[in-house]
Amino acid sequence: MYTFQVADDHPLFRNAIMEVIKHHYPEAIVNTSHNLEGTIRDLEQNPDTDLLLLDIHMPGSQDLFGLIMVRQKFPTVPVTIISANDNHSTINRAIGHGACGYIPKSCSPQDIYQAVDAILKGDRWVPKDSRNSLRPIDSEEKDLAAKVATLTPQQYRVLCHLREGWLNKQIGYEMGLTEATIKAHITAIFRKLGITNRTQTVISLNKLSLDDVIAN
Amino acid sequence: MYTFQVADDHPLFRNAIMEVIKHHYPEAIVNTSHNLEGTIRDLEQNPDTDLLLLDIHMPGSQDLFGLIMVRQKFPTVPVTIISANDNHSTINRAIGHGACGYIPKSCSPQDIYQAVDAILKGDRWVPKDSRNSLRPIDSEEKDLAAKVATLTPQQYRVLCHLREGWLNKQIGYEMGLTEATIKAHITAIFRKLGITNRTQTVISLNKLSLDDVIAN
DNA sequence: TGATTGCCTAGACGATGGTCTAATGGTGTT
DNA sequence: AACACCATTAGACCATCGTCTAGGCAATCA
Repeated sequence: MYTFQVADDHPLFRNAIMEVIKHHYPEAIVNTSHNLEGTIRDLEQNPDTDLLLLDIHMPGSQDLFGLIMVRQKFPTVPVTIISANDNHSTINRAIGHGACGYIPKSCSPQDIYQAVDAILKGDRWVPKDSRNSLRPIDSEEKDLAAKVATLTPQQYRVLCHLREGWLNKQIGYEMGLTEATIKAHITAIFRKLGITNRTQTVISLNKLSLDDVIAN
Repeated sequence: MYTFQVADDHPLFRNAIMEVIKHHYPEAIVNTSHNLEGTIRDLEQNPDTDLLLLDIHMPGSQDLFGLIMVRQKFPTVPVTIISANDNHSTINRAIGHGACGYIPKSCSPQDIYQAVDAILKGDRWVPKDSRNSLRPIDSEEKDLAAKVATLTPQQYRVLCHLREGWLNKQIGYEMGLTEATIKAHITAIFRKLGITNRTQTVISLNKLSLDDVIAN
């Protein structure tokens, strides 16, 4: 009996995935979440989850960050990315950062089942087109991901706001903390990432960003 | 008798292009440049240039910025991009920002001649694969490009250093100016781009960046 | 010639950023 | 229980940033 975690902030698609799972694994436990923090909470309570189906764009999980954080915290939980973006290079990078599968949202229910089934058996699954173009990712990108993965939850939250161009004062207000506290977090972030100011932080982290795709 | 401008910082490839041109247009005038400022100087002296062949990655011309600046300053000069990057979306965006052609560096001399010939006749030329996938680019991206195009040369130089994460002090030292002057330029840049601080500048301008491709 | 405009320059000053030091509280270890 | 460890919090202090004001200089125009 399998346990699944479906993490997607789009209710329609979340339900579609659940239908597929319930149909093929009627006795499965399916937990759902609609943002990164909820996903992490659920996984902490169900560390034996057999598969996480993770939307690559979710609140708190832009680009590759959600995948990186989840892989760091739960290295034994297989993850497959779900995304509207079916770009070769995006798929390659998701796999390079530890995803076991990549399911474009354009896939049919059959494809989705095949992907889930393959990954549960321990295989990898990506769309046919991309199967021959998987390569190791850039080591610099890998290093950066490893550094980001060492951030504490609070540091990560601050980082997200910093990346949006917010002032320390604004971040503090949003998070219910003093500006001084935000500054302390930011200093810690700089040290972990090996960076000296916020501008360079944005520059560096953009190396982990993906092509924008118009949502379906 | 045609006048060409070949702008590429890679001497080998610059020569290869010149060979093709000289072979098919023996009497043509071919000027060469290896950075954006030199290219602009040459075009100012030869405003009737019939075709600019512009490498997309050159000193002073990262991503789409060189194309944007040249199109703003010399709207009557046809430009074809030359690049190692043959990504569909990159090609689409280059055309969207006013290029008349896009020649991947993997093209044969025949292809290059065909492209040059087509553009001199007033046609557009992109690789076969991309001919059916050209679409208008995002209006937000277009707006941003229009704003960047209003920057003065000095403001643009400051912006390039800002985007690299430099401090005002460092930019001033590099450019032989006071920190106060750099600050003044930066305030002017913010106003033109409709932005309030340097972090947001980096965030915005990354929307004009392209996928990195490993150089050949 | 005088006036205007735009670009480049820079000083003064308040706002924001970033480091250092330090206290609190939770967790896990011996 | 005593201990070390670490995330979180925050104040003090200096560095950096960004705006406002203003002068110099070249090109354009009346």
